[in-house]
Amino acid sequence: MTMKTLPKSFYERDTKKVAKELLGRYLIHKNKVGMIVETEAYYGLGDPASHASRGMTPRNKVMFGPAGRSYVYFIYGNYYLLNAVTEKEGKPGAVLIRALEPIQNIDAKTNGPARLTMALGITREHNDLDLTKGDLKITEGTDNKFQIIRKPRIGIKQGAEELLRFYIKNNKYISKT
DNA sequence: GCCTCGATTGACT
DNA sequence: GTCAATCGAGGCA
Repeated sequence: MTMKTLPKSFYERDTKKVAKELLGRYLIHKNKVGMIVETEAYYGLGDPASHASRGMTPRNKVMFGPAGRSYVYFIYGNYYLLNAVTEKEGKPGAVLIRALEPIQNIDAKTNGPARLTMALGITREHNDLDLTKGDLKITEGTDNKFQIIRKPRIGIKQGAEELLRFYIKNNKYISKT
């Protein structure tokens, strides 16, 4: 599938705006393609739910780096979650990809942040990669005519009051709550 | 160095 | 509805 990737400048903006505008885009890993239908925004200081809320650590340092790269981390002893790094270098931010609608070569379920990484074969080896080119990338989508719903983020204990979760209304692949 | 608990999922009452 | 699995990051209770 030949489609233009989103440039670094797309990601180098406010995290919430990037999260919203990633909806409808295509996430591509090698020959597998899925449309992003659900995202969440994570900031740094001032966002208690973010890994970066207490400053830089070996794990979260990619969130402080340049925009447009991948942030993949291991959680609950079982799962990998995929984020796209946002904001200018030095300022932490990332968008968690929570659900995909399968487009090409995807068999497994993609209606959850850990399910989609399993379906696409994403692991810790895919941390800190350039999403504007290479095997793992995000491209412009095709459909812009959908309604976006804003809700509180899922699965966190602090910082759950802000509406930082975004998804495409009526899409069948939204994660279960 | 130790120990708690997580940006989840799937199995079970 | 409730809860165990499973392991590594990171805070230090």
